[in-house]
Amino acid sequence: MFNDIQQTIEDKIKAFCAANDIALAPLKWSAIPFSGEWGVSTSFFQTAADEARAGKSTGKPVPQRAQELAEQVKLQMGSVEGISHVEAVKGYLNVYFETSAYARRVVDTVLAAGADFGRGAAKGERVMVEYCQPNTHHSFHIGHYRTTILGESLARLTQFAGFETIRASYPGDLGLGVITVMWAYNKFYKGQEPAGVHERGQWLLKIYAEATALLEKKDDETPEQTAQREAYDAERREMYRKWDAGDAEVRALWLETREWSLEEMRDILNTLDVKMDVWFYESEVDEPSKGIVEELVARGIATDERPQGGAVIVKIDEKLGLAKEKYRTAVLLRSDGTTLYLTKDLALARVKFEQYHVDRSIYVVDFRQSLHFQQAFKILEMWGFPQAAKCYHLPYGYITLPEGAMSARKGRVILFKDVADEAVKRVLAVESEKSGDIPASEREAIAAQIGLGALAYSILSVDNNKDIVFDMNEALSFDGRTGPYIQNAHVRATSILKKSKVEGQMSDLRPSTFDYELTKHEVELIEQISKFPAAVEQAANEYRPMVMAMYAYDLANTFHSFYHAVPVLQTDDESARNARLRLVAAARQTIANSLRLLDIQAPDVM
RNA sequence: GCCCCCGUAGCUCAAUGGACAGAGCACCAGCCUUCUAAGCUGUUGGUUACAGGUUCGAAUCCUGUCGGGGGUACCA
Repeated sequence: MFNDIQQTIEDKIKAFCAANDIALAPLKWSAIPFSGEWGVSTSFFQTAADEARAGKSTGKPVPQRAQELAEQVKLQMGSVEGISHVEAVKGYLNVYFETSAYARRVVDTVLAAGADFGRGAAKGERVMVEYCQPNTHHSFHIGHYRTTILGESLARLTQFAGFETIRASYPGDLGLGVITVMWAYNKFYKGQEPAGVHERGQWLLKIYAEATALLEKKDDETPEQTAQREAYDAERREMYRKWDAGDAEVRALWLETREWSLEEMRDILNTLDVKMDVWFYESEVDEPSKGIVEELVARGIATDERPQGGAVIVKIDEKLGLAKEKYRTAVLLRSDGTTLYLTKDLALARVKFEQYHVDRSIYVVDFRQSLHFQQAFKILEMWGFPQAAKCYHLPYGYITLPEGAMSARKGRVILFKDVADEAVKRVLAVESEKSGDIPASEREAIAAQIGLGALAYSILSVDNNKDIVFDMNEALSFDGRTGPYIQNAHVRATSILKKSKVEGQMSDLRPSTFDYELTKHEVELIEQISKFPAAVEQAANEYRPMVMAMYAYDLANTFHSFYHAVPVLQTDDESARNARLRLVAAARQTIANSLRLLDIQAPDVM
């Protein structure tokens, strides 16, 4: 967005090299480190190395030749509009911008675009992001939260970067776990149900843990206990059979209890400001997936070994002629003819391709399922879907407890709701001591914005493939590199604007020329703001919300430093004061845009 | 056995072949009669697990070793 001057320089370098018979390697531009001034930099190492390799060496070492090239280019540069000076250092060409013109341009651009600042041009591609795949008949835990916040941030990024984006949720609403809860409910709790959406959701989890304990074989069982357990298990299996056969009563119970989970899920998604476009249910692709297996067998991709007592499989490595095991053998149908996770994912992929016409399909699923997706994508490719090449598994690590993995079966989980409630409680405690001027009616809402902001940032700011050992104090920290730190920058910017009486009517401020001597802090802030569009692009292209999380912190950090070092309202010079106010407004806008892409609210007070 | 991920400051993490490997936490020392101190400034902290290799240049790429985690035909 702000790189046209860079382009001009690049053209000049190319012209120079062409005229002097120098084979220029592709130029890579980056910021100038250690300067405190604003500009861009490129090096000539690659070009010098290419020369040496091509035998056109001048006999000089590569770094020396690179420096020589940089100096020659510098001499040929002449004066360029918007450039203050150019220098050749250690093989690099550093191009410094003429500050006031750039400052004005960046600030004007941000304020004109507002919430759209940084939005990419339409890419003409449709992306589906599938995330948030909790099992029903359980409660929503912190692990589910990780895929949700990761997926939502990614969806916001791809959408803002210019991809048409579809958000999809894929709850697991069938299987033995689901039946186990239904069995226990039916047997011990029928007709009961706690009041409250979350109480009811969590109650299902409790029932599940209880049922698992009853159905699990113990080492020191008496014969009576063994008989009891086996009887229970027989009842559960009978219920599964009935469900599978479409028994009306069991199906009705299933739908009713499923709805309890879904209600809780919808409430949480609402809290997180997540609006799903599509809901796929595992149960809905179960039956169609069987037809797919037949098709794959007919086309010679899958092998039906059921006549020999085996399963329906795809010998992927063998089909591909791979000597080493890589994709291995995938099972599509059990020997009893029932489907598996992979079977349903193939069916779902076809729906995504044929019904939703997606060009790219992103799966935000934990990394333990990497092989599953490698197999699925490879089978889709063998099946003839060109979109398979644009299927991408975005893996993420587990959130574990200090004592090990979470376990729904043991009831040892950290519920999202509990963490969210604790977050609000902690923020309220801090608020009462630090921010006395927030009206009582708004306290709770702002506390939620800050508490959830802290939680979201603690997840989004670590690389997705790392496991996170959950620590409440860390997840809800408000100091340092955290969500509230960034929100606080937004609050401070808002506060200045409020006191200046121009908030919300930035148009009243005439575009400033920034023709006074800018401080180092102002230059750095403007530079940081100007990097936002590139950060959006990178985060979206690489499917990495963390890139945006890093950017948002850097921007807030730069703003906080600016805030302390540079007076705004107290500036005597009218023109400089005006310019700084506009700069603060531009910073505020960019911080808000960054936070929005991370699914974090930007409060005006805290 | 084979495949995938990881190993960076005391701790949690960044750095996608480029200049001097950076943040936060913790520790220590300063800064609120002045735009919100959930903040700012400074100090301390490194043989990037180890050994080779490729390259003008490697935390980053390749090979091997060690260590951790995950997966590996009818769980998801």
